[in-house]
Formats: sequence, C-alpha cells, structure tokens
Amino acid sequence: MRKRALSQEETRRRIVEATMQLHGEVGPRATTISAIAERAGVQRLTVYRHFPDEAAVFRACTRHWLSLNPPPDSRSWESIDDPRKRLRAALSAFYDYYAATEDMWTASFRDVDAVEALQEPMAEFETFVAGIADGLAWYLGPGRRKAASVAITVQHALAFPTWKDFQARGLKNPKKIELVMAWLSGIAPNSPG
Amino acid sequence: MRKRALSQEETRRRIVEATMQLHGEVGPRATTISAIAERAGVQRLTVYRHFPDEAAVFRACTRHWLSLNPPPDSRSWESIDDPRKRLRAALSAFYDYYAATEDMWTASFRDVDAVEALQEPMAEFETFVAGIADGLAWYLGPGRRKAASVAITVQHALAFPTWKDFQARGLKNPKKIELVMAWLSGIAPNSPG
DNA sequence: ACTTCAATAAACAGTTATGTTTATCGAATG
DNA sequence: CATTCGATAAACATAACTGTTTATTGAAGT
Repeated sequence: MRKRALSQEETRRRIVEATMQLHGEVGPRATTISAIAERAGVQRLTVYRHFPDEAAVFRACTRHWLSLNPPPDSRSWESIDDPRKRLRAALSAFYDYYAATEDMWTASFRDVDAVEALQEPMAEFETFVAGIADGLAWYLGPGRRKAASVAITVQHALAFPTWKDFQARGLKNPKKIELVMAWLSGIAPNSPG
Repeated sequence: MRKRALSQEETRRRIVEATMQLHGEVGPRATTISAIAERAGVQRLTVYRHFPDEAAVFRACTRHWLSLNPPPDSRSWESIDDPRKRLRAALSAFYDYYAATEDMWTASFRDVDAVEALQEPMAEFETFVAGIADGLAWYLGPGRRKAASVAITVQHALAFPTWKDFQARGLKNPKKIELVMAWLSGIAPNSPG
C-alpha cells in the first residue's frame, strides 16, 4: 500500500484545495459540496467518502489554510525594546498579513454568524489578536487611568475590519500605522518610548 | 372605491412590515418571498401581486424603513460653533442612531455584497456619512498637512462598523466619543476649539 | 341585486441543494 | 493473475425556493 494511499491523499488534497479557493471567492456560506466536487474534479460521492459532512470539510480547510497562512508570530517583535517601535513592528506584521489574506478574512468575517463550523476558529483568532494587543498595550505603559483606552485602541487597530476600513479609504499600510500611532499619542502623550 | 383600496394598502403594508422584520432578524440575503408571505399572513401569490420580484419588495422595504428610522440630521449640530463640541454632538447623534438600529445595519453591512438591491442605498448612505465627516473635519481646521488624517479619522469614527467594534469591546456611547476625541487630539493637538 | 377584483387555495414546472444507494470500472496490491 | 477498494456513474428520495397558472371565495362597489 503505497501508490494507493498517495493517490487517495492527493484526492483529499484536491478537495481541501478546492474548498479553500471557494471560501476565498464566494465565502464559506455559499460554498456547497456540489461546487467543491466540481471544482476538485471529483464526484460528489467522493467528497462524502472523505468527509462525513460540510462541517468536516470546512474544519480540514481551516486547518490547512492556517498552516499555509500562519498569522504573525509575536517572537518577531518581542526582541524590540522600544514599546512604540515594537507596536509599529506588530502593526506592520498584521497589516502585511491582512493585505496578503484579505479575501479569506473578508469572507470569514462576513459569514461567521451563518456558518457554525467557522465560529470556533474565528473566536480563537480574535482571542489570539486581543491577547497580542493587550501585551503591546501593557508595554506602552500608560497610567492606570488611560490603560483601558490604550488597550482598546490597540485591539481596534489590530482587528481585521479596521485594516479593511483603512484600506477602503485609500490608506497604504505605512500610512495606516502612522495614523494609529498618532491616535495613541493623543491618549498617552507622555508614555515612555 | 374606498374600503377596497384601504384594505389593499393594508395588505401591502403588512408585506413591507414583514420584510423589514425579516431583514433585521435573518438579513436581506436569507429573506425569501415564502418567508415574507408566511410572516405577513398572506399567500405567496399575494406578494407577487404587489411586487414583481424580490428586488421590488426590498426597495419598498428600504424606503419605508428609512422613513421610520431617518439618519441623523446635520441641522441639529450645525448651530454649534465650537468645532469639537460640534463633532461630539454629531458623534453622539450617530452613535445613538446606531444603537437604536443596530440589527438592521449589521445585517445590511453583512449582506450588501450578496444582495444587489441593497447596493445602491448602502452606497448612498456611506456617501452621506462621508460627506458629514468631511464637513466636521474641515471645521476642526487642522493644518493642511494633517487634514487628511483628521478627515479619515472622523470618517472612520462615524462609520457603523467602527461603532460596532467599540460596542463589542464593551464601550458605552459616551466612552466611544471620548476615545475618538482623544485620537483626534493626537493628530491635531493645537487645532482651534 | 349584480359585478368587480383582491386574496385564497392548490397545483405545476423548474432549479439547486442534500445525503444515500447500487452497480461498475480499473489501477495498485498481494 | 486474482483481489481489493478508491473513484466513477447514475439514479433515488427529500427539501426549499422561484415564478406561473387555474379556479374559487367573498366583501366592496355600483
């Protein structure tokens, strides 16, 4: 059992790949098993042979897509001491990531309420982002009185819909970062860094 | 011809009302003619008798909903001379409006790409908001160098998705306004007002 | 009283999807 | 060379929804 298992893997891969494409193009909500089978060039029954139902395909798709498009790794900016430079680095990493993965995140945020299988990974991602934002905000070290505003601003700045709004208003990524930094200087003008 | 025309009007009203409810609850995309008929307590054929197709029902629904839920009127803050107080008043009006109409705007922003009949009114609303934002930003009178950042910040602040994000992060409306004002003080700290 | 016509009731044909069953093909495996 | 089994092919039953047709009912209009 070698070639057999390989070609089976290959079929499965084609199904997951087709699902990924459709999720990016029409969104998870409008992605049907029929369309997946057609796109993958297999029979509908073959999809059912590999996955019990739509939710299972979606889960496999999410896993695979995340392995191909890993979110920014906080280690890449943790070595930066200056809190403002560190925040810039993080914003830059996230905004580049969003620019490269815009279609999928647009579709996912739009469809998350309607597609049950999407809710857990999306909630996990939002928790991940919020955690990073809180860490970055903490190192900005504003007074206790302003900590909440700084944290919320950084959370808001790191969120995909905010990037998307900036993008729609014609801001390039560097300008987006400058804008967020300017906002923060209005809240905590005397913060270190 | 009196009672006849009235009861016909009444039937039409019930259809439009049912459509409005469904748009707020499940969104325009998932609102079917079958569901409208059922909700309105009429036969499906009766809906077709009043409206040629789904798009026509949606147009009538949009018109009626906007007449029941008119967006903020700029006249209510134009008399305020202080540009920052004026901005606060406008933000307050929009944020109260969004709080009162959250469901409909959430569904509309989510479904706009998928529902053709929604695109024109949504584009019109966004143009309306952007125009108000630009007016408010102009009166803040920042230097030429910072005018764009101020305008984009005010546009962003007045947009529904921004209100929604603040809301999801637990900010009450007054806090939302304070946050936006703090952001602006970071861009144009020496602006008049 | 008689007519008009808005709305009901019930069906039709067509589309698109789901999930399942049965039979067959054909290349990899032993 | 015979067998295994992943994939094909084609059908079935089920479910929603669209848009249309035909016939009927019953209150409003004259």
